[in-house]
Amino acid sequence: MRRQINTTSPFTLKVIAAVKRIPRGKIATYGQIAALAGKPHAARGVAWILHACAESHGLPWQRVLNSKGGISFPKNTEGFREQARLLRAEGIELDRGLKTLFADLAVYQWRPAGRRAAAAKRLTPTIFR
DNA sequence: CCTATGACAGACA
DNA sequence: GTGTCTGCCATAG
Repeated sequence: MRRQINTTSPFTLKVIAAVKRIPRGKIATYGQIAALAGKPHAARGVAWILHACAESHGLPWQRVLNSKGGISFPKNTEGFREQARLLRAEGIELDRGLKTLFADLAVYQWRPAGRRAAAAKRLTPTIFR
């Protein structure tokens, strides 16, 4: 049973908007989305929002990976398989790691341009590796 | 108000 | 490289 949340809070709306902007074939990290939403340290909040709102809002949730470019679902779960399938369908190559599958951030990470993104970069210089 | 939890991130040993 | 600890934010009870 998927928990529901109030999707009207400003942070939630910004997260949803940021995730929607990730282009097909590109990926972002939780920290990156949090920074673009104005809260550089809210990665856990981003994960929570995706968990609750991905389907109901038609978000490209599969394009959000952890800081190492890895799939954050535990292996052998339905979510894990689905995410890997969706990413590969967009042409993203996944490398097998010990615990999960990884996409190469240097190749696939979404690097948004513009003032908003630049501000986010200043807040968290580490969002791009 | 408090504690617990989560598809996290960063720092450090 | 791995394992552990701490900080972060939103939500549930």
